[in-house]
Amino acid sequence: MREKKQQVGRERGIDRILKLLSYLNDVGQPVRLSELPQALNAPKSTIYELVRALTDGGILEQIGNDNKIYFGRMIHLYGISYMRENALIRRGAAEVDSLSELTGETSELCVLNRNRQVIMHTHLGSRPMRISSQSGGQIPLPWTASARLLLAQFSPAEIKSLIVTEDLTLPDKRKVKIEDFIADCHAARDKNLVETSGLINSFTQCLATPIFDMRGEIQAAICLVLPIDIEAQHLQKVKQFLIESGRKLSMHS
Amino acid sequence: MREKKQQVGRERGIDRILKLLSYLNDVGQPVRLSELPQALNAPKSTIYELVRALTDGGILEQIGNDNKIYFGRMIHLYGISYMRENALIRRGAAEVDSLSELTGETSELCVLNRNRQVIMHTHLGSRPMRISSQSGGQIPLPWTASARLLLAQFSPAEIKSLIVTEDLTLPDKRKVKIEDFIADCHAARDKNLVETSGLINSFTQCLATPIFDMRGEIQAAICLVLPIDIEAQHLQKVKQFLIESGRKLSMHS
DNA sequence: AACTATTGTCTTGTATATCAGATGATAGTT
DNA sequence: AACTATCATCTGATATACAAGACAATAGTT
Repeated sequence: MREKKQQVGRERGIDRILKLLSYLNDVGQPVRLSELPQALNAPKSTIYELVRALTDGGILEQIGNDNKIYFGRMIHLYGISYMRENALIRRGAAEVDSLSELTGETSELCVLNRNRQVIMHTHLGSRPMRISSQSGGQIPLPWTASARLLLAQFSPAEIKSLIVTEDLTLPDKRKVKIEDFIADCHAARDKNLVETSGLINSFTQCLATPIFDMRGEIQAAICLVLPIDIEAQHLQKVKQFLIESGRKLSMHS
Repeated sequence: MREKKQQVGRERGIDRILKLLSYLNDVGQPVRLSELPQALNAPKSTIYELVRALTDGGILEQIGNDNKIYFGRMIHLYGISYMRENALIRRGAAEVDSLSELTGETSELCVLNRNRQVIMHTHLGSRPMRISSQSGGQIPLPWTASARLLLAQFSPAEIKSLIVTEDLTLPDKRKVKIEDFIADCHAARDKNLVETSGLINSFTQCLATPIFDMRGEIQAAICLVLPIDIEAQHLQKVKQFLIESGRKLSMHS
C-alpha cells in the first residue's frame, strides 16, 4: 500500500472530482470550464467528461452564457440534509451567531479537516473595521488558537504528520517551530481558553474554546477574532461569554 | 454512443457516487455502510473503497459508533457556496419565507431536475393542521401545479421523454394520461397562475406561479399548498400575493 | 464451544475510464 | 477572406479502477 508517488501515472476520477469541488470552493464563484484543465493540472478530455457527468447529476451547474460552471442544486440540497442531521453544526452556528451579537465581535465555529482547519460558520462582528473570515475557508493549523485546541489530544507524531512544512510559515513569513507548535497544542489540554496574538496578522488576537463530544474528545472549537488593542474589561467579559458558549455546546456525560 | 444497456458491464465510479449521494438524501439520515452495497446494487469492494475515498475527502462523514455514514462537512461548505452565488435560490428562499408569513400558508420554491421536481426551499404555514413538504424532496412531475409551469415551454416529445410511466400514477393510484398532462403543461404557457386540486391528496390544492429568467424562460416556480376548503376571499388575496412574488423574482429584460 | 450470520478486508483479472493528441468549431483580428 | 487563438469534441491505446469472490473478523445464538 504505497503512498501516492507523484509518478506520471493516472489519477482516479474521484480524486479529480474532489479537487475540482475544492477548487470551485476556493475560487468562490463560477469558473470557466476551459480554465479547469490547467488549474487542476488535468487533461482536457478528462475534465470535460467529468464535468459533463457531474452536471448531468446536478452536482455542478452551468452558469451564464459563456461556459462557466459552479456548484449545482444537488449540492445545496445535500448541504441542507447535512445541516439537518448534524446537531453540532446546527446548534453551533446558532450559538456563534448569538455570541457574535452578544459581544459585537467576529466569531467562528471551527473543525479539523485533514491537515487544515475549516471554518464551518462565521458571524461578523459589528466593529467599524471588522475582521472578516469566510465560511468554508481553510486555514493552516499553526496559524490559529482553535487549531491548538483541535490538536490537543494528538500525539507529537500525529501532529507532525498533519503539518506540511509550508503551513509553518505565517502570513508575515515568520516560521513556527514544529516543536513549539506541538508544545502549544499539549499546553491546550484541559484548558477551556486558548489565546494567540499576532499570528495571522499583527493587529488581531484569537480566543478559542473547545467543544467536547460525548467521549470527552474535542470535536470543534469556537473562536473569537479581536483587535489586539481591546479594552481589558471588555476582553474579560467576552472571554466569559465565549467559555460559556463552548460549555453549552459540549456534550456532557 | 449507445444508451446504457443494463448489461452486466461495469458502472463508473462517478455514477456510483451520484447514486450514493442521492440515496443518502432519500434516506435522510445516517446509513449503515454495510447496507449500501445492497441498496445501490453494487459490489461490496467498490462501495467500501468509494466511501473511503469520499470520507477522506470530507464529502462523507462517519457517524456514531456503528459504521454509519452520511454527508460530510465539505458538502455543507459547498452548499453554502452555492447559496451565496445563486441569486435565484437566495432571493427565492427569502421570498418564500415572507410569502409564507404574509399568507400563513405553506409555500415552496421549485425547480426542475432531470425528471423530477425538486423543492429547493420550503416554509411551513401557520395553520393548525399544516401541510408539510420537505426541502430537498423530489416529486413526480404529473403530481404538481408547478411542474406544469416548469414544463410549459417543452415540446410534447420532450415532456414524454421526461415522464417515466410510474410517475403518472398519483398517490391514490389514479392514473394521469400523458396527453392530458401535456395539454395541462401547454395550457400553462403565458399564464401567471396554475392551479391543481386533489392530486397529491384529496384535501389540498396547489397554486403555482412562474419565475422567468432573462431569456424569458421559466426557471423556477413558487408554489402555495392550501387546504381545498379555503375561504374564497382569503384565496383571492393569497393568489395575488403569490403572483406578486413570482413577478418580483423574475428577471425583466 | 461450536455454529451461523453479518460485516469488513484483501487479492486478482479484465473491462474500461483516463489520457495524449488529433481534429473540429468558434471567435476575434488583420 | 485568411490567419490566430481559444475552446470543445473525438479517437485509440493502455494503465488501472471496478468487480468477483476468497478470506478474516466480529457479533449473536444454540
